[in-house]
Amino acid sequence: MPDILQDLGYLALGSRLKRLAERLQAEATQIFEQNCFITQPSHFPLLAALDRYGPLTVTEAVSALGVSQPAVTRSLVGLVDMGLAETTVSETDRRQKTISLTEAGTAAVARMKRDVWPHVARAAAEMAAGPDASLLDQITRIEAALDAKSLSERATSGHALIEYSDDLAGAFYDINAEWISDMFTLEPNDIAILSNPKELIIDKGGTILFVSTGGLGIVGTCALMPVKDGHFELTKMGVLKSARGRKSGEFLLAKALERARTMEMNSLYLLTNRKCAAAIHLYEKLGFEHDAGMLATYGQRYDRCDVAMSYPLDAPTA
Amino acid sequence: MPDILQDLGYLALGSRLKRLAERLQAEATQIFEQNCFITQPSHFPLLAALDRYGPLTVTEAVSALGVSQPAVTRSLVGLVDMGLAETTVSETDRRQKTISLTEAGTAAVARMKRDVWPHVARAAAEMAAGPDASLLDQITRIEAALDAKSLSERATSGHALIEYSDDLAGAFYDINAEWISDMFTLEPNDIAILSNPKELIIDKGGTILFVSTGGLGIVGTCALMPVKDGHFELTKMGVLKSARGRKSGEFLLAKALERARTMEMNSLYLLTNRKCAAAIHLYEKLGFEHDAGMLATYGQRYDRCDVAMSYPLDAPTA
DNA sequence: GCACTATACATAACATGTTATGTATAGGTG
DNA sequence: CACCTATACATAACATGTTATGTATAGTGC
Repeated sequence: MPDILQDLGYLALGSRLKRLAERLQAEATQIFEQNCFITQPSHFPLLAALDRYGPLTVTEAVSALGVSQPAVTRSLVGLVDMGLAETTVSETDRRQKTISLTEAGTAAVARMKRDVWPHVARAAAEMAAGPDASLLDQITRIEAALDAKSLSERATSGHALIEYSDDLAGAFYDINAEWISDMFTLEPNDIAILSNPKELIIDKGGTILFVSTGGLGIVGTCALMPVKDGHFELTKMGVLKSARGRKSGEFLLAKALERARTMEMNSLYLLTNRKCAAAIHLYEKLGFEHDAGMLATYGQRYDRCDVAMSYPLDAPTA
Repeated sequence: MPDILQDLGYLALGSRLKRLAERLQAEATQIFEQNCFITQPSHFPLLAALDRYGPLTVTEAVSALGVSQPAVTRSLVGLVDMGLAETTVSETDRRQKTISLTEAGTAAVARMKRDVWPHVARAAAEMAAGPDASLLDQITRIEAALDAKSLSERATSGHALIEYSDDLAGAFYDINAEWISDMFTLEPNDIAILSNPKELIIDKGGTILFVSTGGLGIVGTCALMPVKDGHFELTKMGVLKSARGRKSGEFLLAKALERARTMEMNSLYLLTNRKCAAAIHLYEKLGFEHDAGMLATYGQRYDRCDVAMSYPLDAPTA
C-alpha cells in the first residue's frame, strides 16, 4: 500500500507531522525506560525548563513550554508525584505557585543531562541531518508564519489552482457560457468544446485549469487546447461575474502560462474580440502580443473573433 | 519567557514536532468547521485514502495511513456514524471488512476536494515554503532514517561530545588519574590542574571536553589549556581503560581540534612520553607533528615528558 | 479432522494533547 | 469598603494517538 499522507503532500502536513511526532515520542519513551527514568516523555519539557531557567510559576512554565496551562499542570502533578519537583505558594500573591526541582529532581536532571540527553540530541541531529538547511530552522519559520497568520486565514484568502477532473466539466461549461452569452452568442464551436472538454482538450494532450478562491469555490477556468502540429490555443478562459475584481483571472492566466512553458509546444495563441478590453489588457500585461498572422490563420474559428495574440514562448520568462 | 523547546534544539525535536502538529490539527479543526464538515480532522486521512485508493480493508487502510489499527477502527466508526462510509464483510474471508464510501461520503469528499483541500494545500505549502529544500522531503527523509535505525538505537551507539560543567570535575580527575598513575606517577602539576580545572583552565579561557558513549556515560576527557600569550597545551586527555577500543579517543581528539581551530590561538602543542605509543600514533594520525622546539620550551612541565608535538593550526583543515 | 497458530478486526485502558469551566485571590472603582 | 473584573491555577470532558488483549475465523501440521 502506498502512503496516503505522503501522497497528499502539503494537504496532509498536519497529519504527517503528528504521525512523525507520535513516533518520536514512542522512541523517547523507550529511551527513558532504558535509562530507568521517568516513564512519560511528556514530563521532559517541564524538567528541562526548570533545569535551564530555574524555579518557575505555572504561568511562566506555560509560556516557556508553549503548551496549554492544563498540560503544564498535569506534568507538574506527575513530577511532584515522583518527588522530582515541589511547589511553594508565592508570598506576595497567593494564587501563584512556584515550581522548583527537589534535590532528587536536580540529581535526576543532572544524570540525564550527563548520560542521556547528549546522546538523544546527537541521534536526533544525525537523523534529521540533510544536505539542506536545518529542520529546526524550518520548524521555527513555520511557527513564526503561523503566529503571523493562521492556516485557516491563509486557506480562506487567495487563489488555488485546480486541475481538470470530470466532475468539473459542468463548471467549465457554466463559467464560459456565462460570459460568452453575456457579451456575444454561444457558437456551435463553443458548445462542442464546452460539452466535450475531455475528448476535445484533455485526451488530445491539452490542459484545463480552474481557479478556486477560499470562500467562493471554483470561480474561473482556462484551457490550453492543442489545435495541430504542436500549436496550442489558449481558450475558454473566464471568471464568474460574481467573483470579478479579485485578480482571479490574472492568477489563472499566470498559472496557465507557467504550465504552457513546461509543455512541448510550437506556438501558443489566443483569439478574442476588441470588446473584451479588460481581457486584452490582461493578456498584454502577462506577455501576449498582437499577431495579425495568427488572426489570418485561425481567426475563422469564431464569428466573434477580430483579435489574435500570441505568446512568445522562447522569451525570457522574467 | 524564552521557548525551552527551541532552546533545546534537537534534544526536543519530538516535543517540538508534537507541539507544531497539535497546532496544525487545531487549525484543521477550525477549517473543517468553517466548511460545515466533519468535526474531527482525524477522519481526514481515512477519507482521503478511500477517495484515492478506492475501497480498502481495515488492514490495507492501516498500511496506507501508517497509524495503528485501533486508530483506523476508530476513524472508521466515526465515518460510519456520520453515514460517510460503510463496511461489507468479505465473502472469501469473513474476518475481513471492506470499507467503502457511501454516496454521501463520495459527495462530501468531492465537495471538499473541490472547495477546501486545494486551499488548505496551498496555504500549508505557502506557510512551509522557504528558501531551502522542501519540508516534506525532510520529513520523508526522517521517516526513512527512522525505518532504517530507531532513535534509541542511534542514541545508544556512537559518541557524544559534552562540554565542561562543574559536576564533571570529578570525572575529569578520575579519568586522568587512572591512566597517569597507571603508567607514570601523578605529579604535583597534574594534581593541581586536575583538582582545579575551573580556575586553571576554564576561567583562563581554556576548554575541557568530554566524550560520552550511549551505554557507558562519560568515558573520556581532554583539555585545551592556555599557557601564555595565546599558546595552548592540549593536555589531560584520557579514556577510561574499561571503555577503550571504541575509538572514543579519536572522536574526542577530532572534536577538540575542531574546537581549537575556532579559537583564537597562536599555537597548540602537547607533551607526552615515548611509552604512550598508541596515543602518539593517534596524534600523528590527526595531524600533530613532532616538535623539538616545543619540547625545549615546555618539556620541563612534567617529569615524564620526553616528546612534544604541535598542531599546524594554519594548515588546510581537510 | 483436530488442535495449534496466525490473522483480522474490536475493545479496553491509558498517554497526552486540547477547550471549557470552576475556584480562589488580586486589584480597581463606585 | 463592597463589588466587579481579571488572573492563577485546578478540574472536567473530550480528541486522538498508543499498547495490550479479546474474539472470530483461516490456515497448517500431525
